[in-house]
Amino acid sequence: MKEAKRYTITAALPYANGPLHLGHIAGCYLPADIYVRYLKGKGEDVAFICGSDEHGAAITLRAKKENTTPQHIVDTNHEIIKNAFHDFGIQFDIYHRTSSKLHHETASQFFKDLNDKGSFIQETSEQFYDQEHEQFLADRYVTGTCPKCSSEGAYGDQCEKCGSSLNATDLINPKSTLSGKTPVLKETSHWYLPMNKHEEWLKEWIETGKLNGVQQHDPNEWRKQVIGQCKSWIDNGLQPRSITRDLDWGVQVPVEGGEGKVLYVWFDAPIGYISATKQWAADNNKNWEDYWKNDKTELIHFIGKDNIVFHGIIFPIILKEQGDYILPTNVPANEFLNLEGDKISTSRNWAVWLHEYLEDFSGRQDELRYVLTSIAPETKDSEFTWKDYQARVNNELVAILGNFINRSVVLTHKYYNGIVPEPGQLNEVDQTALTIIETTKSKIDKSLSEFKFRDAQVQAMDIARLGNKYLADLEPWKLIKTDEERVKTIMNIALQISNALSFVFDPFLPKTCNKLRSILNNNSLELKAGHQINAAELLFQKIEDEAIDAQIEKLKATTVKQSNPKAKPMKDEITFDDFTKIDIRTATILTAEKHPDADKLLKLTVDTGIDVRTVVSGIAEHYNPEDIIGKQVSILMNLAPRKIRGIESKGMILMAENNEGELSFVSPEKAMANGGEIR
RNA sequence: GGCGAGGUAGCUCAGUUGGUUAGAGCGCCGGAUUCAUAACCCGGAGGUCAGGAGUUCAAAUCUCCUUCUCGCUACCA
Repeated sequence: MKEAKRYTITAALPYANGPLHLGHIAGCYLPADIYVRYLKGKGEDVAFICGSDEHGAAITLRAKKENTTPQHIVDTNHEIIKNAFHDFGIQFDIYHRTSSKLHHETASQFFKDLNDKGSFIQETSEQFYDQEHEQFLADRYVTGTCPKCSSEGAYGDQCEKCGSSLNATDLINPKSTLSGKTPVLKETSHWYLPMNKHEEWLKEWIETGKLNGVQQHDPNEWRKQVIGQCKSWIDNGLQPRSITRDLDWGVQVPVEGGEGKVLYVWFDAPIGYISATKQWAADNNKNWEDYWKNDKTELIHFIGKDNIVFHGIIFPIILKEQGDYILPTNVPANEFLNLEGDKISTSRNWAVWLHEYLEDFSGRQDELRYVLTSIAPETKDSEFTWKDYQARVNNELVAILGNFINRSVVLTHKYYNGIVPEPGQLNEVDQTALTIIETTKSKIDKSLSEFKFRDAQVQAMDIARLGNKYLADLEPWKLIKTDEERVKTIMNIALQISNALSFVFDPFLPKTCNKLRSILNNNSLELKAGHQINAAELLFQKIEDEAIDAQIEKLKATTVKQSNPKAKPMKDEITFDDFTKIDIRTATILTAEKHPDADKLLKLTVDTGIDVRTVVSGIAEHYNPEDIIGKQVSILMNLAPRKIRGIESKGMILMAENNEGELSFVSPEKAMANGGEIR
């Protein structure tokens, strides 16, 4: 392993299209911040890099909807996010943005360099094109019926209702969001990163940590899920991946034929780490290349699990292909944080937003930091509940840590007017306490270096537990009546423990530690006898039931009025005219068989009253073919025909779905003539 | 369907290369105490380590099967 001279620590660039929630913080930014504070506490040379990811079709689309400019959207969100980070105590060395001139220049040059080297391939494909607006439509600009969950209003890259990622050409009944018209397919040319060419070295690098035979990192230090997912991708064979898009908001493709095209997020966003580093270096009289091109530098990416492939495969390819850059020595990805028994969902507003927490619990950022670290999803998905938050704050921060500090400081004022007493001869108990502090400190150090933040924090709290036990065992408040000299030693040790706490908790609870150091009136690892400390002040306040109930209430407010809380929100209003375009009829299933090349599909022939046609339907997991022959169902007649796994399907059988994803036919309650309209 | 990660006490989670009686914190019950924010301290109850089979002197740990959760991926209503 290399000996690190400096560290480049990145945290995933938040998308400037909305605020941050607790899942983002627990999964990425908080562990990154703790790690950085830990390194800086050791005097290491660290660049902590983050910034807003401000490009992409979602932002232009939203700008259009809100009748404003993309720049305005990203300016607003950039400020909100940046401020929330700052208020929460996430201390980036720079929080940059990808809409900056420097980033555009950097990303552009990067692309040019790789293009000159022949690192890309160019391919022509068919994309949707809006004839009225005379432009290609990014995936995000096409909406239609989701082919997976059949909800309308799905975007060309993703359906927000069911969360599946899509290709625009998969959408049923696609519509341009610019003109509202049906787009046409037209040829366009794009640049691709041929990831397939990089399989060999990637595999070795992921599995052994070696690059060109040189050990770069120890794979045993990488989290299982990171290596697992990367290997899974590599073993399944990598495909060329498009790195440009037809769009006008982003970094222009800087080579011939690039007009009207921008770099896609895969390429654009991670280079944002580099351009941010450049800006930081310029502002601080540093050389940015030391942080990206020097093999004595450790590059570490903090991300959530949705970003693993991106940082474990795609970005390393780009970096290696460029030639001078180092590869990450670790990608400590976290799993997901659930909330009150359910997945966090922005569209359902099932989330605790950071900026709202900071308003509702003003001055209590360390309480949240502590709880989120306690339940950090380091090895598996974990869960945040408000009751648990309250319990951890009250039973651990208040009762163990805050209480120990308070009783030590109060006793010091009571017995010695706030002056640290001179210790006498230390006996075994005192020595043991001091020794345990030292060994615990090194354990914490080790855990942090291995990205085990939850573990490290527990050990830090153990020092406070030790302090409480030390006082309880030795009972200075009794001894003061019989052995004043001994009490001086005891109180000195108690204050030494307090002082140690102000340092071991620093990466986790920075604000509290500042307060503690100011109470102790000391900013040194050593706390000398004769030193005057300040008046006692409570480090934490209890969280009352009312505050917690209010949060739970707030969270559930959006769903409480619905008989089915999981039901999707109503779609946008349509006119009767819109409705009459849809032709739904009663039809009877004549034949049904399993689709030969698919698990979930049945191939049906149905009598629609006006014809007999083939329909492919994804119901194989819910109905046996032989059971549904003769069944009367509802069919969407005038849906554009589409080949589904090799068989042309004309129309769509309508199904009702429950929360568990079970499907049921929508059938007339008594036999009706085939071809009868449903309206 | 393929692949990956998981399933350990009521809750949140640890369990190194298989090795005595499976751990911690919180919660619960009991005790002790009063310097301290009814806090702290001590003790106790509570687990068929998802289920089954196998390898072994020995399995939470290794192998296989089943099952459930999450993610990626693939044909999808």
